[in-house]
Order: sequence, then C-alpha cells, then structure tokens
Amino acid sequence: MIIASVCIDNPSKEIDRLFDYSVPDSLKESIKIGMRVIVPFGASNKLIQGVVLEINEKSEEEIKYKEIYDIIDEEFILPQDLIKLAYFMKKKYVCTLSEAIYSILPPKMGISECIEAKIITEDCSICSKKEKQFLSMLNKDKYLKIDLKSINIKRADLISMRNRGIIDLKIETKQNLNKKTVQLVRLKDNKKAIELLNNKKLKQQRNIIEYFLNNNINEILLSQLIDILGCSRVTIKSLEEKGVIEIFEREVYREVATEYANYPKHILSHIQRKAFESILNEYREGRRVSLIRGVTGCGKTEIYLNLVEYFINLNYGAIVLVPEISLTPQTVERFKGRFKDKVAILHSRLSDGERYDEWRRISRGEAKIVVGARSAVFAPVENLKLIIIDEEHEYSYKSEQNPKYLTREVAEQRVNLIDGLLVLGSATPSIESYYNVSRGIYNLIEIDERVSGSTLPDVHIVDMRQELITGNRSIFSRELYSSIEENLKNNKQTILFLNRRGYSTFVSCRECGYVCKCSNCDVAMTYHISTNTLECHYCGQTMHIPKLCPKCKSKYIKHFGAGTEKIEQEVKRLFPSARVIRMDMDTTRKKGEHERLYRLFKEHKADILIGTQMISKGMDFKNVTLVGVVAADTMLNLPDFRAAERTFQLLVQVAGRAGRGYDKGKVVIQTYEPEHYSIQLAATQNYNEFYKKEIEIRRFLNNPPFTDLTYFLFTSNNEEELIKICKEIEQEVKRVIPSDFTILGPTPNFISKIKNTFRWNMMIKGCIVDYIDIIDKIIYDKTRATSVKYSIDLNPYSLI
DNA sequence: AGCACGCCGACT
DNA sequence: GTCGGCGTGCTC
Repeated sequence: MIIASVCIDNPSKEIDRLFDYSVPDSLKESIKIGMRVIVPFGASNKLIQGVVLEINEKSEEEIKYKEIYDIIDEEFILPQDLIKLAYFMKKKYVCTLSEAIYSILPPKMGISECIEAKIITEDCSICSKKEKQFLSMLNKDKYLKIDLKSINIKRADLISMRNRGIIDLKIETKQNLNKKTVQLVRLKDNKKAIELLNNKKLKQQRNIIEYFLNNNINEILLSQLIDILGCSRVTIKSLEEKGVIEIFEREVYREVATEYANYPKHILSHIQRKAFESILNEYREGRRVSLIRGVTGCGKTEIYLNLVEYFINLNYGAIVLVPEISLTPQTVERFKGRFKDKVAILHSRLSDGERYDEWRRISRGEAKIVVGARSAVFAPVENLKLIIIDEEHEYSYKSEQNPKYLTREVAEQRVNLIDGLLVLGSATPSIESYYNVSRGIYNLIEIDERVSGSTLPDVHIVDMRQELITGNRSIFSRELYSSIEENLKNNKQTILFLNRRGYSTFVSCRECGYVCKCSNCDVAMTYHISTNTLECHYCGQTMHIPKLCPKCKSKYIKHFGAGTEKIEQEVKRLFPSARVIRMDMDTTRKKGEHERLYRLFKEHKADILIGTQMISKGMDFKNVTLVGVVAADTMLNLPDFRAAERTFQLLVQVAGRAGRGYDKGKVVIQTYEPEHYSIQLAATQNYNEFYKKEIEIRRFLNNPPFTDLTYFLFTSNNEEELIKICKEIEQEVKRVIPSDFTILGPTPNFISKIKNTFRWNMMIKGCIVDYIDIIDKIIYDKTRATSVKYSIDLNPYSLI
C-alpha cells in the first residue's frame, strides 16, 4: 500500500515529526509530494491540515494506519526546493518543521466542520447529566445541525457519545476558500431580444437590449450595467426570467492593486550599465551574490528593473524584496508600471483571500515577478532565477516569530538550491554583508553618484549640550529653528524626524525622582496629549497622570523628553502658519492612512512632515530641502552591539530624504554626543570609514560577524521559578559547549517584565551550528512541566 | 498544543 | 453514587 508522510499543522514541539497515513485508492492517482491534505489526527480524529512530504510504497500492513481524508487542492503543490528550505530553517533557526512549512505556505484556509446529530438509542441511563441535557435537544428521526459554540458540549463529547452508540453523527468539512466571483450578464436569445424591442411598454428592458445590440457587447459586469443604464436589478432579473439574457458567475482574482501609470524603460547611465553588467558577468562565473552599495538616489531601482527584465526575457522568474514599510506606493508603482500584470504583490496588509489569490497567480506561472516584503522570499515562483533584496540592512528582514529567519540567509540558501542569483542593495549595507564582501564571498558594486546629478546634502551637527549652556532649553536648536523658518519662507518642504511617538518619554516627580511606570511592565509610561493619558507602549495599558506624586505627595510632576506629538505641538506654536502632517503609529493605524498622508505631503499639501522611523525610507519627495533630526542619539545608548550601526544607518537614510530635487538639501542633526563616530561619519555619509571602525570593534568584542550570538529569552509569571530554572540551564549548557564559547547571563532582560511576565535572558557567543540541537534539548527538558517558556534567536537584530 | 483517560476529593 | 479538577501520556 501507499503511505504518505505528512507534516501536521501543529507548531508544538512534542509532535515535531512526520506522521504516516495510508492513501485511499480514490486519491492514489492524484496525490503528490508537496500537496496539502486534510487528515484525521489524535484520539478524536479531528480533521486538520497537513502537507505531504514523502510518499513510500510499503508491503507489510502490520501497523494500522489512518487514511488521508482528502486533498485540499491540486493547484498549489509545495515545490521541492521550498521543502528543502523548510528543513534548512528548522535546522538553522531551531524551529519545528511545522513552523517552517507553514511560514512558507499561503495562509491556512481554515477548515470548518458542519456537524449534524440524531439519537439512535432509547437507553440514556449511561449518560451523564450534561449529556442528557444535550440529548433532550435532539431528535430521533432527523439529523439536527449542532452549533458547538452556543451549547455546553464539546466536539469530543459528541464523538464519545457516538462511540458508545448513543447518537449518530454526520460530519462534513468545508474549506473557507471563498473564491471570489463576479456576476456577468450576456444576451442568451437574440431572437427573443429583438421581439421584445417591439413591445411598447417595457422601456427599461428595451433599453438594456438596445445597449447590448448597439454596442455589440458580448458580456458585461452586472454591476457595471446597472451603473451605466441606471436600471434596477429587478429589471435585469425579469429579462433573465424571460430567457432573453443570462446572468452567470465567474471566479475572479481579487483586485490587489488598482491602476498604475506606465513606467517606461529608462536608458541606464554609464555607471548603472556597468553595475548591471558586472553583476551578470560575475554571476556567469558562478558568483551567487552581488551587493550594490549605492548612495540614496543613485538609481538602484533602475538596475533592479533591468535585471528583472533580463531574466524575464529568458523566461525565468524573479522575486524583489523590499522592506514592508516601503512597500507602499513607490516601488510598487515602478514594477507594476513596467511589468504590468506579470507582477504579483505580497504584503502584510493583504487579506487572507487576497494573499491566496496572489499565491495562485504565482504558482500557476501567471505572475512571473513577485514584489513583496520578507515572507515573499518563499513565493513559489515558477522557474525562479533572481532574488533582489532592496535596503538589505533593514531590520524588517529578520522575522520576529518562529522561524526567526533572516531573509538574506534564506534567499542565499534558495538561490543555491536553484542555481540562481541574489542581488543585495543598500546605501548602508549591514556589517555582516560587507564583511562577506571583504572575505571575497560577495561581489561588490559601489556607486557614489546620484543619478540626477544632485549633490549630497550639507549636514550640520548641532551640539545640544552647547545649546543648553547658552540658554536654549527648547527642543529645537537655533540652527534648526532658523533653517525651518527660512525653508518655510522659500516655500520648500521640511521633514522633522524623531524616533519616538507620543508626547513625552516619561513623566517624573521633580522632588523625589519617581517615574510613572507601567504596573504590568518594567517600562516608563509615555504621555499622549491627544488622549491626555499615560500609555504603556508594551502592553497598551493607559492611565491618567497623577496630580500628586504617588510616592512623596509633591505636586511637581513634570514631563521629560520629547516625542512626535510634542514636536507637532511645538512646531504649531512656533510656526503657526505652517501646514503640518504627523506620521507615526498613532496617526497611520487606520488602513490606507499611511498612503493618504504620503500623497498629501508629496503633493505639497503640507509644509512640514513630522514622523518616526516610518518616514525615513523609501519616500521620494522632490521638494524637501531640509531634514531635521531632533534627537540623533535616542538609540545610541541602548545595551545592544548594533546600536552604533543602527544609528549610522538611520541618520544616513534620513539625510537621504533631503535635496532629491534640483535644490541643494540641508540636514540638521541635533545630538548630545556630537563626537560619536556613527554620528560624525553619517554626517559625511562615509560608509567605508564607518565600516572600518565598526568591524574593528566587533572583532575586538567578539561579536557577529566574527561569531554567532545566540539569544535565549526565558519568560514566566513565576519569578522565583524562572530564576532557578535559568541558573540550572546555564550550568548544564556550560557542560556541553566548547571552552572557547562564552555564556553571558542569565540576567534579567533590559525590560524585565512585560504584561506581568518576567523576562530573563542568556546569550552564547560561539559558532553554534553543531551545538544548538543539544542545547535546545537541555532547555526543552528543563522547562517542560514548569511555568517557564523560552525562545531561541540566532543572531537577533535587537537584544531587547 | 489538544485531548482522553484515570485517579481523587467534594458534594447532591 | 456523580461531578469535575488536574496529572500523565499519546498523537500515524
């Protein structure tokens, strides 16, 4: 008989293995590796989703296997290279196979059950009270539909009663696939139609027929017909009843992106042409990865477009990855504009149905180019040959959930499997990638010229300590203030950047130093002026500002530090005539709001844009000539070895927003640490110098890329047990790792409590590949049957 | 992770 | 004698 080994859709570690099912004769022909199936699982044979990963012929039938219940679809079959990729992630990022497989697959289309039951016995004596109560609602002659949500009975109880011969069940499963359809109308009977035209009464109906005949229309959307003729649905229905016309349904793909202006092919500049050719030449010589380090505005996208076109013309497919945040208008516009409906877009705001539609278009080979965020690296593109990762250094390329993969590593593995090409692009490549260049692993292309010929902006660093000494206590330095003023006068746009939302960073008592902290989390609460409350940015709890200090009863409660809300208020106060837009999590929470504000600013409907991270990248505003960084060192002092790299990258990105048009841009960076190398070198946009400094520090402190840093986070609401288990784990782990590895911790996390859950962490420095499985086993055994949960993150992007 | 089974104390 | 609370072990 044929046995299929199935990966069950269940992320739990205890059942992280394949389960064998026999394949019924009805499915023998169609079943294939990579197919999604429905299988009964567990004692109650609950039907769940699985993916077939192996098919074997077995002669002996001593083990009683369960049967595969059904196939989910024959359309989408997980290709072999993606299955290999799942195993790769399981090994590298210590996740379950199920987690790996189901992060690759399109969203689970939930399986829902419709259960009907009827009584088949007179004898209810063996039933419990609960069961008797349930039976009283049932019928003996006919099956009744059971809604498990509304009654006090579980699915398992039903199964149990059926097994004891009390009731009989009819269980049907449905997949909520919801393929979307549209209603179309067409003429069915021409003769009848012409006859009807002689009828003097039915004016509306005649209108409809005339419309069909005069415009020689085969078929038309029902909704469109109603719109154009202003007739009612009833009129059309009555025509249908007469058999004159026909209304029919057709499945459609949900419209993901609306309309895109044509984006014509540009002639590449000499430099772009050279980059394009270098990448292809190196690729032909067997080089898998090319890194383009190009200043903002150097025209990387144009190189990407040409690479994609090159491969498409050879009938290959391509994936273009962009950070989620810049997956808004611009990049999409360009790719859709150039390649039209050959492009599929995948981003996190798609509904499950929309995402599923895009997946089908891709796996059917209708869309050969995929533009998407992180998870689009798994897109089942037919004949894939090229993967491009734009803004390669971005943190959104690291997954926060299991599998905690880094997109670049997965992409590299994927092009290795398919003999393809990976192109990375960034103005400020990650230290790891550039290190790979210096080791000769990646091919490097450097572009230091802007395509428009516009020069890089003038950057001014302002020492805020000096401002304070000379009596300026405002959040704007004199230089920034006068620059904004002048920019407004010249009718130019300004961007003010501050990586912190809310009004003030913390609220504290001036007498005793008490800080308003969240009662669930170990963090200071942020004041929000719009709601006049203190909000915890970790658990969302809000509270009112105390009038008196809860500790010393003093009334000197003051705000400290500034957030975007405060900047907005200050700007409005200082420049009352300026039109201001604020973009942060609070103002863009609503769907479509991000895009609306972006367009508003682009169309110069506002003079000043205030925002967090989200305005620092991807946006191209021609009329912006001033960028102000209100506090450059907010991230510099976090306990994280990437703090300097992150600050440098952010400042370069932000500065890149200035002067993209014809006028020279100006950037004002306000800081309390003007001499710090990441700020100094960001001001001169000197990546190479920054890399040299940073890589030496990494080498000296033995941080990535010179070693792996594996981060273990332990959480529990029982602090005592948490500490005890952490210490025991450290002792045991110590015994299995080589002596040149270092263990840091266990220590309380930088944020020691979130939502009443205590957090401790431990880090291991050392090449972990050969040891991670045994360490995982130790931790798994130690934490099982305790309140402690853990997560493992290989080379995390954030240590907080 | 679910879910069933089984053992034990509490209670009509 | 019945109910339900949680510890234990299994899932093809």
